[in-house]
This record gives sequence, C-alpha cells and structure tokens, in this order.
Amino acid sequence: MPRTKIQNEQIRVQKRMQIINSALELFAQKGYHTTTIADIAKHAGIAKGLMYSYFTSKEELLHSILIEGYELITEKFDPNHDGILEPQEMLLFINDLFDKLNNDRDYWRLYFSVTLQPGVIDDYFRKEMIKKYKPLFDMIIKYFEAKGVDDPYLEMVFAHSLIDGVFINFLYDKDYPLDKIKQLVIKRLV
Amino acid sequence: MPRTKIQNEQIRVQKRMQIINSALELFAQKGYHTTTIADIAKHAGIAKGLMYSYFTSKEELLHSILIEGYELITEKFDPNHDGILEPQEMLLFINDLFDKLNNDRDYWRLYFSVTLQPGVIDDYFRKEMIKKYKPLFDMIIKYFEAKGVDDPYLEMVFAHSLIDGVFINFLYDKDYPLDKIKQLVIKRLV
Amino acid sequence: MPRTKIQNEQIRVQKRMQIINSALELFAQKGYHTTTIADIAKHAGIAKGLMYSYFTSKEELLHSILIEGYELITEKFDPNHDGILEPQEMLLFINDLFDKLNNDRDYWRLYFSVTLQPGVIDDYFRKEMIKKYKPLFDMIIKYFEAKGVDDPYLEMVFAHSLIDGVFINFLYDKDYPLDKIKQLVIKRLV
Amino acid sequence: MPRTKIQNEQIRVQKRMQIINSALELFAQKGYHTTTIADIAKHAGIAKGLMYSYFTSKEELLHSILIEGYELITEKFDPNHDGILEPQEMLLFINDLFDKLNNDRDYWRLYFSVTLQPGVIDDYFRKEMIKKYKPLFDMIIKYFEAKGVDDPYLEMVFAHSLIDGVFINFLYDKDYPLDKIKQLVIKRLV
DNA sequence: CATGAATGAGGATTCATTCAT
DNA sequence: CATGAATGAATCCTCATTCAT
Repeated sequence: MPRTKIQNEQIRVQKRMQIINSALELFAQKGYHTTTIADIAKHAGIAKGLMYSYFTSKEELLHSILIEGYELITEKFDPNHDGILEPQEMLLFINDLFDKLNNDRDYWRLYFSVTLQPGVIDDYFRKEMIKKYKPLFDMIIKYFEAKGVDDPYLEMVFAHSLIDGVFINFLYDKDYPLDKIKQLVIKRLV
Repeated sequence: MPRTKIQNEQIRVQKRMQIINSALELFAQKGYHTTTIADIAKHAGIAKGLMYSYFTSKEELLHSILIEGYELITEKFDPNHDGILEPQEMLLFINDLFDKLNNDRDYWRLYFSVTLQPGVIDDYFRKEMIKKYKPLFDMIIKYFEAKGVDDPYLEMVFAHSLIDGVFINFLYDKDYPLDKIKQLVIKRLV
Repeated sequence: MPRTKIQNEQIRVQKRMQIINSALELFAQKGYHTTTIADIAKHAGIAKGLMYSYFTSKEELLHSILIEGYELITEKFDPNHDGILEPQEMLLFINDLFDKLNNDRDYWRLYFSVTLQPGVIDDYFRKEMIKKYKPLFDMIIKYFEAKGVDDPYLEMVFAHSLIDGVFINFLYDKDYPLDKIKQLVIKRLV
Repeated sequence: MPRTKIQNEQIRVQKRMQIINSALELFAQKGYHTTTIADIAKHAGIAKGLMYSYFTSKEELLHSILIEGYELITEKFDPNHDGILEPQEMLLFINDLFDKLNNDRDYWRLYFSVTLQPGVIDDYFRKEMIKKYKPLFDMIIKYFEAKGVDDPYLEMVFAHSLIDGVFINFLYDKDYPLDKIKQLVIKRLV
C-alpha cells in the first residue's frame, strides 16, 4: 500500500525543514562556499541526492533559506496592519527586532555574510530581497514623518544603517553589550 | 648584465603591488571564493606560478591585502600621535574616515565581505585584525571620556556600530546619501 | 470486490504497453541515455517504481521494445509463409517496408540509434537481433536466386545496405524524397 | 628558465592530438555516453583536469573530433579543385571514400553513432555538419548533371543513401564483402 | 626569476534502483 | 499491485598548487 498523499506531504514538509535548518546552521557557521552538500546531508541525516529532490541546487537552497527566513521573521511585524507605526509600536518594533536578532542569530549571520559578499547571490535576487524589505522601510519613513523629523527618508537611512551596524557587531562579538546599545538606539530613534 | 640587487628589489616590490591590487579589485568585485588564482594572474599580467613566489597561498594573499590595506589606511590618523583626540581632530578623523571609505571602496568591500563571512579567515587572523584596530578604539574611548560621556566604552561601541552600518550600506548602494548621513553621524558623535 | 485474474492480466498487459510506448517515444526523441526512468514513468502516467514490476531494468525495457517492435513489424511479411517471394510479392514487400518505415518512425529511429551505438546493447543482444532477421535475409537471397542474379548473397547485402541507407537518411531529414527514392530502389532490386 | 613559446605550442598541439585520438577510439568503441573523462584521461596518459585545458567540455571534445576528423578526411578530395568531377575522378572519389572508410573506421563509427543518436549533438551542430558536407553533395549533383541523369538531385540522394547504408553495414560486420559491394556501387553510380 | 602545463583532490549534480508503506 | 521518498555510486568539472624547463 502506498503512503497516502497526506503522509507524503507531511514527510516532505518535515524533511524540507530538516534540510533548511541544517543548511542554515552550517552556512552560518562555516560559510556558504565552505559548506558542502555532503556536509548538509550528513547533518540532516539524509543522502546527498535527496537534497535535490527538495531544492534544485545549492543556490536555490540558499535563496529559499533567505526568503523563507525573512518571512518567518517579519510575519509578526506591524500588528495593526495599517502601515502606520505609533511611537508605542515603534518601541515594540525595535524590541522585537532585537529579540529576533538574538533568537535567529544563524539567520542573520547568513543574511549579512551573504548580502555583503559578491558572487554568492546574483543581482536579481539581491533586488528581490530589497523589494521584500521595501514596505518595512516605507513604514519607518512614515513614522518619522509623523514624528516631524526634518528629512524622514534620511532619518530612515540613518536608522537602517545604525541597526545594521549594531547587528553585525553583535553577531560576531559574544561580549557585545546588546541591551545597553539598544537603549541608545531607542533614545536616538524613538 | 644582471640586474643589481636594488633593481631586483624594486621589481619585486612593484610586482607584489600589482598582484595585491589585482587581487583586491577582483576579490572585492567577484568575491574571494569566486575569484581564482588564474583570474588574478591574468589581471596582474603575470604567470600563475609567479604568485606563489610572492605569497605562499591564496589565503596568505588575502591576509596580506587585509593587513597592509589597514596600515595604508590608518597611517595618517591621529597626526599628533599623542593618542588624544581633540574635538577638532575627531571631526577631522570622521571626515578622513569617510573620505577613505569613498576612495578605498574596494578595500572596504573586501574587508566587510570577508570579516562577516565565516570560513574565509580563521579565528587567529580575526583576532589579529581586532588587535590592530584596538589602539584606534582606545583613542576613541578616551575621546568620549574627555567629552564627559556617561559610559565612554558604550559610546565607542555605539560609534563603531553606527559607522560600520553606514559603511556597509554605502558600499552596496550607489545612491546612498553619504554626505548627509555623515552630518548626522557628526552631530551624534562629536 | 477484488479484481479477477483475467482483469488483472488485462490491466498488466495494457499498462505494459503504456510503458513500452512511452519509452519508445522518448528513447527515439531524446535518446536512450538522455531519457530517464522518471521521464518514462511521468509520460506513462505511472510511478517510477512500477516500471520495475514490468521490466527488471532500463536495459531490459529497451530490449523488449526492440524485440517486440520487430515482431509487430514483421508479423505481416510473406503472406504465403512458403518462404519464397514472387516478384509481385517482392514489390509488396518493399512497399510494405517503406510504409512501415513511415508509420513506425520512432521504432526505426530507436533501432538505428541503438544498433549503431556501442555501449547500449551488448553483443549477445546484437546477435539475437541478427538471428531474428536471418529468415528475412534468407528469403531475399532465395528471391535473387530465383531471379537468376549472379551472386544472390551479395545482391542481398547490397539490397540490405541500400535500404538501411535510405532509412537512416529518411529518418533524420524531413524533406527526404522517400517516394521517388522508393521507385529507384524498386527499379534496382525487383 | 621557462619553456619557449614554441616548445609550449608543440606540447599543446601534440597533447591535443593524444587526447583527440584517445577519445575517438574510446567513443567509437564504447560509445559517447559510456566513455568517461576518466577513461579518456587514463588512455591518453594524462590527468583528468588536463583535458579541460584543451577542451571546455566533453561535448566540445566530441565536436572537435567530428569537425577536425571531417577536415582530415576530405582535404584530399577533388584534386583539380574545379568543383567538377570527371567520370575518371568519380571513380577515384569512390575508391578514395572506401579507402578512408577502411582506414578511419573509428571515425565513421563515431560519426554514425552520434549523428543518428538524439541527445548527443544539438541541432545547431547537426546543421553545421550538414553545411560542411554541402559542397561535396553539390559536386556530386553536378557530376550527375554532366552525366545526363534524369533527376540529378534525386540521384545524389540515392547515392548518398546507398553509400551510407554500405558504410554502416560494413562498420558493424567484420565479414562485410566491402570490395565486391564497392564494385556494385560503382556499376550503379559511375 | 618566470612560465604555464600538469596534477588530483574535492565538490555539485544526476539517476537507476530499492523499499517502506 | 502502487507509490514516490530515499539511496549512493558515478560523473563532470574546477581550481589551488606544484614543478620541469
């Protein structure tokens, strides 16, 4: 008797996650180029070939991790869904962001390592990622508008840069004083 | 007539620079892993084998670029050499930094791409780099002390993070409003 | 209610044909090596594993196609079954042959592609095929004997070669003037 | 002291030939798909990687063999270079052709195996080969014109088909009566 | 010192075949 | 009987590095 469609679906969903998680961990720890498909398969407890039944290539695996990771991470932002951030929400937003940074360290390591490194993701994909982040940035611009900042766009760029900088320094320094820095960030931005 | 020792020395120094410059450019543009020794040799106009008479490996080549680049870039900092930055000097320092960022884009691209990417430089080397940057950071801490900031170390970390964030965003976005952002940075730090 | 034995048998025979037809089409169009079991299963609308309940391997599938195809094609030859071809019958035979060529293009493509290609069918099988064709050739030799040709065997080899040459050229050239060439063949052979 | 350019050139020309010859032999004997790069390298006495310094891929290696083989084989045709074949020359031409068939058995085996097999050479290349053979066919058409044949084009197609058929049958049957068949071919065509 | 031919370990990917369900 | 997930050997190709000249 063959497995039912539902059983197969479950297997696939679950194994897909195994692969993604293993790959994320290894990519983040060892780097994309330095991690081999064999590494990932071993870590995920599957045969090398099976990866190719879930992803067409190592590259697509990376892309899937990046995109789906982004979706997982952002799905809880802007609870009102009105696209407008109240100062209260901005605070929550930043707290949330810093929480996620802490919890999804591997994702963010991979994210920065890969976006700042030429020759890993192509331009098309880079633009796709930027497009995905666009609404977030727009929301923040509106927030600064509402706050009455001189040049809201510039302020957003500043905020974005600041947060990126905090992130990358935190990711590679286990003694980074994240909480205290967060207070400085909040003071500067909210 | 054989070349004199001095001539030979000059040739070596010059050819070494050719290799370093070619490698820097290619590493920055195509990424470290994606750039081959053949690429570099071709770009530098030398034979592949010759590279190995200047550097023992691709890895050592990268390390040399990183270290010597750092030295080139910082040799003009802190003109008084007293280790203390006056506010005036801090301004100059930041201006200088942003100038260098603009002029040595390739270096910084490589620097960030490589530091944030695991599996390229080993931990020993990472620590060496940090050690090299240490005096700079100390100077900045002292500056904030002199300025009477609450927590000078924290402020330095904040400054460092902010500047890193500005840098990486500038490096990958040709429309980045660097000058305007610089003003915001100065306002916040000086 | 379980299926009766006869129903099962019918299903098996029919599904077997589905597989053979799909494989024939794909082998002929894409080549034996380039066609995967997955391709065939998909085209036949069955699961990959099922193929192995009808054929022990990809190779055996190919052999079955070749042999059964031959039988299908030749079962109508020599209607008198006396092994002697009258000139009238020779004409019919050639006409028949050319008709079959037109109708079973896929089979012939596969046949030639596979016979002329080393490393696909083993020598044992090659000889089996030749053995199968033997009676046909003998019949033709007898025909030339009866016709009073000098060297009937040689004439058969000539005929065989000529027809093979016509076939392969026709199979790969959609503008091949098959009918006109057939007349030349008849003029030369009958 | 590095090798001189000329030395290198010699090495490359010679080694290229080694590779081509090994590949031709193996492709012809074992088939294109069944022959691995490792096989070829071993047979040619070189490391696997070296092949890729001479040919960009297995496919390009095959193409080179096919094209250069054709050139080697045809370079002596039509000695007058006037594009017109006298009956005397037609005789020589056919004799020549049959000689070549005998001497370059591997080439012809490969040629037929590969042209009649889908999925090995792409359509672009197939057309290139046909284009290369075009002048030959034109010459033969002119010959039949001069001879006063009814439909010279058709006669050329017939000749071409006949010769192809003779070739493939000879190539796979060591008892093929090539010389006697040649006489029949000459009788029919000249 | 300089060259580039040569090496071969290593890595991504494919696919016939097996087997648990 | 039927499914398709899983396996892993096999294959093409790359590239840092070596070395004869």
